[in-house]
Amino acid sequence: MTIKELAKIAGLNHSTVSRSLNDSPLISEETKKRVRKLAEEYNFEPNASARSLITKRTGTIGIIFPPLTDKHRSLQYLGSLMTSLRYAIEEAQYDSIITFPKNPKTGRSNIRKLIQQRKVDGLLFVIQDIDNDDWSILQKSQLPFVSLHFEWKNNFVDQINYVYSDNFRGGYLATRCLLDAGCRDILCLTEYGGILEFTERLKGYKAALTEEGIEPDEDRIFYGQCGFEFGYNFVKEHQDLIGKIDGLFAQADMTAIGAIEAVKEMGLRVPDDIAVVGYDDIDLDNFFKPRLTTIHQPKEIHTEIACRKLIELIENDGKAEKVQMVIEPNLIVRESCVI
Amino acid sequence: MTIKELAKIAGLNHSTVSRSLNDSPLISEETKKRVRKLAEEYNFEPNASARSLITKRTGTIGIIFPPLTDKHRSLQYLGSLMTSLRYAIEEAQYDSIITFPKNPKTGRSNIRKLIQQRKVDGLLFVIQDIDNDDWSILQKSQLPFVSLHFEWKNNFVDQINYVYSDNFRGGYLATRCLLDAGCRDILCLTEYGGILEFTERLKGYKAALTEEGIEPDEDRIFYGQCGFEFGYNFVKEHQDLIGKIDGLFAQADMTAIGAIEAVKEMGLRVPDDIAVVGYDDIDLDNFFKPRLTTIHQPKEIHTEIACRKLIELIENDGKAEKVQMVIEPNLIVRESCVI
DNA sequence: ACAATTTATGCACACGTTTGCATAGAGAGG
DNA sequence: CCTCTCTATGCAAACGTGTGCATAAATTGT
Repeated sequence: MTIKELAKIAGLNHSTVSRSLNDSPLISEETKKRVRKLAEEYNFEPNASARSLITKRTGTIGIIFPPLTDKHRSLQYLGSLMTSLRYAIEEAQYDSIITFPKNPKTGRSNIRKLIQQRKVDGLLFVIQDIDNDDWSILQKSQLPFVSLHFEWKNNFVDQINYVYSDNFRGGYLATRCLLDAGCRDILCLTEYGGILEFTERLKGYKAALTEEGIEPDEDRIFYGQCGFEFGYNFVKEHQDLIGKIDGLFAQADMTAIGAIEAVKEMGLRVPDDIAVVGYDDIDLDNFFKPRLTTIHQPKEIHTEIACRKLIELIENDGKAEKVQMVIEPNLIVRESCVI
Repeated sequence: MTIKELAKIAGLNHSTVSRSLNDSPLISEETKKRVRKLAEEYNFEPNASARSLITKRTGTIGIIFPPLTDKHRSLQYLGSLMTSLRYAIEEAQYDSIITFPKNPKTGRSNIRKLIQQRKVDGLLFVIQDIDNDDWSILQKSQLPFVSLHFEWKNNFVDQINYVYSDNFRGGYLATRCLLDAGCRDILCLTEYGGILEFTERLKGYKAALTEEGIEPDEDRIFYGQCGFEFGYNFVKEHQDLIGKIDGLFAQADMTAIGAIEAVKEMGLRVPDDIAVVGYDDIDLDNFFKPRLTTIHQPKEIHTEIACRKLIELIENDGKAEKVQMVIEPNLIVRESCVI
């Protein structure tokens, strides 16, 4: 069913039908009502391709989202982030086209396709960073976009819209909590790969120690892939070390939980022998014993702000105040580290 | 940059350029090469809307996917299912448009919009079931679609394509394992709401008991929301009962892990005092102590088959043999229940 | 050298919308 | 009664592709 067919049924020109359905003030209320009724009756819906060809709007938003795997530390966090993202976009009556940063077949960046072929109205990035090629495509396209969750460090970062949480502050708060609980020898489990998210937390960790007059010690920092496995195996393989320290900052809750599990198996007590603080505030923290003290990032707020801004940009032809927001995370004190 | 502009630069008619880029045999290799080079140089990419208007293909696949929340038992499972789904679709050079079953704003079904407005080439359902309205839309549209993961029970189920795993069999295998380990009084923790996925597992549980000559007892079946919390709290609140039984079948790994945690706190041993079997085979099973015996559903195979079939249907105009596959899950024996 | 065939390109229309402009009809003011 | 304004509708072009058909150019066969 096309608009022309519907027009024939209504005995009207298709342009009149088009205007009626788009509630143009040019059309009399009477015919509008009649047309709407017929459209309903015949189940007419306008073809999005044809419409976007002329309006220059597709009503779609491209989301660049990394693969989520069970092994990775961030499944819980990123999974619910994706859900709230989709919610916010559907709420605003847009459709989401989701792609990986790179096409698994061609290995090439997907954003060029999204912009030039699909003509998405805007982009939401939930990735570590983008390279210069992608940046130049973005810039040429003049398309509105927002980077969500990850902090980018490149030479154009001051020109873009972003919302992420303050990982330095989070690392600081976590370590501060351990210090306040009386710990003096604090281990840090972090992720390798130079990911800004983690290196910032590490800086916060060091800053808190320095503030307390404790010299940060590289031998107290360990790198791995931040899942349960890393925390568990690490403790198992470093039992001597674990016996000596009194605090542990794991930069992901699953790592913290893995570590605690192994510590318990060693016969040590948490938090009495070793206090532990994690990062992410996943649901499991509330139930796993001892309940995990952690850093909470208000992700619903992140996505809410990012989506609102993106849609404002889209609907004002790119004219809107920039959003460059670094959101303060907060410490949630439970049982694994009590001040 | 449009194809006409590129044609002007090349000194050719736009139709020649179009054919060149689509590798038509009508065009000489020489001009093809020249056109491709220019397209590369000027960064030309064809407008998907315009193309689909004429070809009747949008190159998009609609995915109907439920919200994922941290609280829900299926985050681990469905999160990685979504990832492998996206992989398979991008591999086949399609784009994914992902929506919830119902629009959170309008409350109306999204599939009509996907079909009639977006003109997706096919649909992938990862939802419990669809209602009659949606079914009638689907049927009228003649659009190819596959239902993945969830078993549907409605009066048209024999006409559709589906791939899901045999939950009856999984429930049977899990219970069989407990029986073989010597258990005689086996508790079952399942999900409320009449979700087929769980009721089938429950049937399998009962069938295994009956086979062994044990009368299934409704007082041994408990309903809740299958996350860590349910398992943990259940055990805490039913300590007398837990003292009496010798086996536990939790229909989700997180529930099993929660239950084990509480059982350990009671001072009982797993599997010596109570053997436990879960469902899903999430990564954590390998590390949480005791390592969890569980049921594995080969989800990569599910998605692979479903996507392949959908794309075959799309590319053969709906003409392809139906796929109606119920995949056998398998038991993975670890430490929490040993035969 | 000429007709027949093959090869390569151009022309024009189609897809289903939206929208600027023209126009017919109704009503108002003189 | 005539002109002017206003309202409601129709007409036609446009968006950027793909494709059937016509045709010009090149090649082949005699």
